[in-house]
Amino acid sequence: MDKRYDPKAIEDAWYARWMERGLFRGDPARAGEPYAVMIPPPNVTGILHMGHALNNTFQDVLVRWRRMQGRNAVWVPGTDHAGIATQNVVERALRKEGLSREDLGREAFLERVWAWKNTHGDAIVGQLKKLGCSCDWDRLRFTMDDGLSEAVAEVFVRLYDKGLIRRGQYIVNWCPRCRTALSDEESEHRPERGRLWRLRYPVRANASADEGDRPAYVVVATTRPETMLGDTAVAVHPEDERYRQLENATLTLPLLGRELRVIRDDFVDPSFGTGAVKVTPAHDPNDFAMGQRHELAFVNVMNEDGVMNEEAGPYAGLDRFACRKAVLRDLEKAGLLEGADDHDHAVGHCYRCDTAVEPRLSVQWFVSMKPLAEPAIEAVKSGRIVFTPARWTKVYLEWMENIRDWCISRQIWWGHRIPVFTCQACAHEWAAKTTPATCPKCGANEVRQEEDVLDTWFSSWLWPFSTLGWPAKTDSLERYYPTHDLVTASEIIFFWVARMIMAGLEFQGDIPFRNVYIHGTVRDEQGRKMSKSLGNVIDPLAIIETYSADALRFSLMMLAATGQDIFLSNEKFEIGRNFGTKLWNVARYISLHGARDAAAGPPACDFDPQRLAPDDLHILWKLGETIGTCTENLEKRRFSDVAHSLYEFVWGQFCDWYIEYSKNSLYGDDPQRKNTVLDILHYVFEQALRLLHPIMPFITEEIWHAMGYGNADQFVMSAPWPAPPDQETMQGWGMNKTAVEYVERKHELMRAARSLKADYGIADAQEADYTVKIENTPWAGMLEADRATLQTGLRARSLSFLAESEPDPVLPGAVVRLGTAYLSLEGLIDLAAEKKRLTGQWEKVTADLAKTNAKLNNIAFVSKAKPEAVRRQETRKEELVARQEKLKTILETLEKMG
RNA sequence: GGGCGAUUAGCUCAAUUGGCAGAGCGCCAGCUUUACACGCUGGAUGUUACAGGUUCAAGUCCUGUAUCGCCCA
Repeated sequence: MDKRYDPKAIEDAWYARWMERGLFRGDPARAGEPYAVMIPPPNVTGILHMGHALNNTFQDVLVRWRRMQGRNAVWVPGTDHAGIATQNVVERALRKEGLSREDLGREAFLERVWAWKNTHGDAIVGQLKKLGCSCDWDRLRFTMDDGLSEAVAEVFVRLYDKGLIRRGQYIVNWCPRCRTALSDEESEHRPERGRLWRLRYPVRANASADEGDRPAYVVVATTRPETMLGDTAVAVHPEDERYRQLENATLTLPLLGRELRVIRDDFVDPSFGTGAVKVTPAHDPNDFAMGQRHELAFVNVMNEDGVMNEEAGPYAGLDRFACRKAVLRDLEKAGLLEGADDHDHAVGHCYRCDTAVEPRLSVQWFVSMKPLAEPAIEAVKSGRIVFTPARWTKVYLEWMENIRDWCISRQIWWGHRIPVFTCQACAHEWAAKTTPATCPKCGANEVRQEEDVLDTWFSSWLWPFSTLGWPAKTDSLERYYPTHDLVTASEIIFFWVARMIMAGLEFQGDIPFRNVYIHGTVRDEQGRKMSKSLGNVIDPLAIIETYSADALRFSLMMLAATGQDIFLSNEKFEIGRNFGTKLWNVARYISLHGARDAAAGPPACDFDPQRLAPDDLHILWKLGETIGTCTENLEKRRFSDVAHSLYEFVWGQFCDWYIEYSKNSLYGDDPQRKNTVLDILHYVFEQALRLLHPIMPFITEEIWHAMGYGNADQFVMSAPWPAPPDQETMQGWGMNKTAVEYVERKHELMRAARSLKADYGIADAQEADYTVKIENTPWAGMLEADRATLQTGLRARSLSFLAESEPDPVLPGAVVRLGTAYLSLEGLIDLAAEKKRLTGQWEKVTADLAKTNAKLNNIAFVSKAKPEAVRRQETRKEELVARQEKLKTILETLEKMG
């Protein structure tokens, strides 16, 4: 093996081999309990960012793990057509040529978009491969491909025929830049520093009575003064006495002179502002509702591009923000602007282009969501679908229980055109999956299709079954639906997760997935979201280039505490890189001492109990524990715990202790011992590689082959997921808790002895003489038997054991459970310093003992605490007493010395 | 305005059922040790945001306060 690990040389090669062997393929005909994951389809315009890297690493870990468990696993990949975003990209390119989409016309424009999609579109697919994603690429789907388009049409027609889709005039979120309606979810609210202007609306002279009491004007407050041009009323609360005298009065709309009614409506909050509000039914959702209740006129003053129209009178042709300035200026001139206050308020922004959304009256298509929501609520409440972390359940239910109709029409060209047709002859309207030549009612051949297209999410919500061939009843659909895990970020619970659940239940008659894992957002070191405009993005491909895909994946898994946002910097990826290097060097060390023949198959675990030393048993025990916790934590989706326990096992146990321990045998001259240790090294390491494979697929595959754990036709990727050793196997090894516990205590002794060395300023590499006083316990014999490895591990020139007495002359000592380790420093010992050091320890022990005693003497504790907790305190007390006694002995000896 | 989350070592975060507060990075000291300096050995670092409460026992449960973040209106 090369001295240095070069990921670039091997990652692409292994990926190609896995592909070549069809290892990612999900075959419905194959045996095994199915396991299916659907990728959250990235935008076809997208390039891989750190959020994708995180999201897809989770999925790949799950899929690879389940595949190793023998499940019939499939991970279906694909992209979505991202209507507005993609259209924007192509329009921007056109603009550089001085063209608009209207110049090209619908058909030619769509050709351009497809051409763009085919050349640049699937960049992200190649990037997912770089990351190591084991998707079944034969199943790659696109929301605009034929099959998925058919599913969209089928669903639309079904909902239309059921009466759940309707067209209507409503206030929608309008993006004046994209010139389309947006759903509520696509309008992102953000607090903005604004002004609340107070406008004076003059009261009209009127023939009726009480004119003398009437004020000259009513003051209304607004954050969007330009909308006053569309006002058709002023509203006050029905019980607001301040405005009693305005009964039957009318007002004059400043600047335009329109006559305004004064209406009384519960909606008005009398405590806000002056208690009187202007009503603009065509430009505000609440005003729209009032407009309907009071039969007001709906005056739309704005064009679709945010420029004022002829209804705005003299302001026609001005952009909405220029109009705002002009209106304020003119009101001021007329003495009708009373004042303004600073006012923070939430403003909707287009989630695609960030333009401030304009609430605007227009005709759109809507889906009635309430009937769809009911079974979807039930599916989560009953626990058939489980959210992890659980708190998202509440967020989901909250939204579902207050669900509003979904605006699905978009005034763009790139997308699924709404399959609704109108007969020009008889005005019959119907929905159909394919374009009809004639009207089914009157037979006329003048049929016109709707111009608008559907919201992209109207195709994504079908993803879990449309990708499997729905509406056809395919084998894949039969086998893999419902799928198992959906992995996504919280941002799209409403957009996507909730809607998929509704669609799955409505159209496929079953939930789309069983578990929803919601992970956090990737942020920079300061906790800011990564964005191009902030310039704080970390490009996963650059990280792969510098550190390797495995390093990227492992680091992300280490850092990704369940559901928490993760804070990244370039340096964080050193965790994974360093760990990869460590693995590589372990492999080199082991293979240096004994390469394996791939023909022999993976290392077996049929060890001869006669030949196993406590350290062998200890590492086997730790391996079993690690297998158990990894499996359990994968089941609980505690990814960072999986990574942490593997890191701790490989580095903290295997490398720091067992490898070090093995050197004595491997460099020694007992061939039998050498073989046993090699067998253990290979067995444990091979198992560890399997456990690591889902997180670090490339390096594990490379090492697995380099070590000779399999031939060219075998892969760690396809190796069975390890199971903790069963009772029988453990008995076969002669596994016993005494040996395991002994090794733990031996490590404690070694650490204390080394620490002693450091305390006395002796370099670790410098050899020293040790004396160990062993307590007369079952461990004593084991320790004697371990003399050689202990001596190596401590870099001891000599090591002597004492049973009864303390060493003479007095030496610096360290007290541990196995006994006391003494560093032989004749003549060099500083009595005063040593006395002080040990007295400090004695005081600490005495204080701890006092605390423990206090607990045990507390009747309430002994009677009420769990017996287990009491027993733990008793054990602790015994240990503390023993330690205290040992310290006392040394201190007494020191005392005698001087 | 309503809801959710966070607040633990210098930084980023763990701590499962309430039972001795841990890891990585950084820091300090030492080390060309026969796999690895992307390493090894040792070390220092805590009023668990604050104020109460429940409990034999609270980082963990309850109430309130403060600060930050997110979602919804």
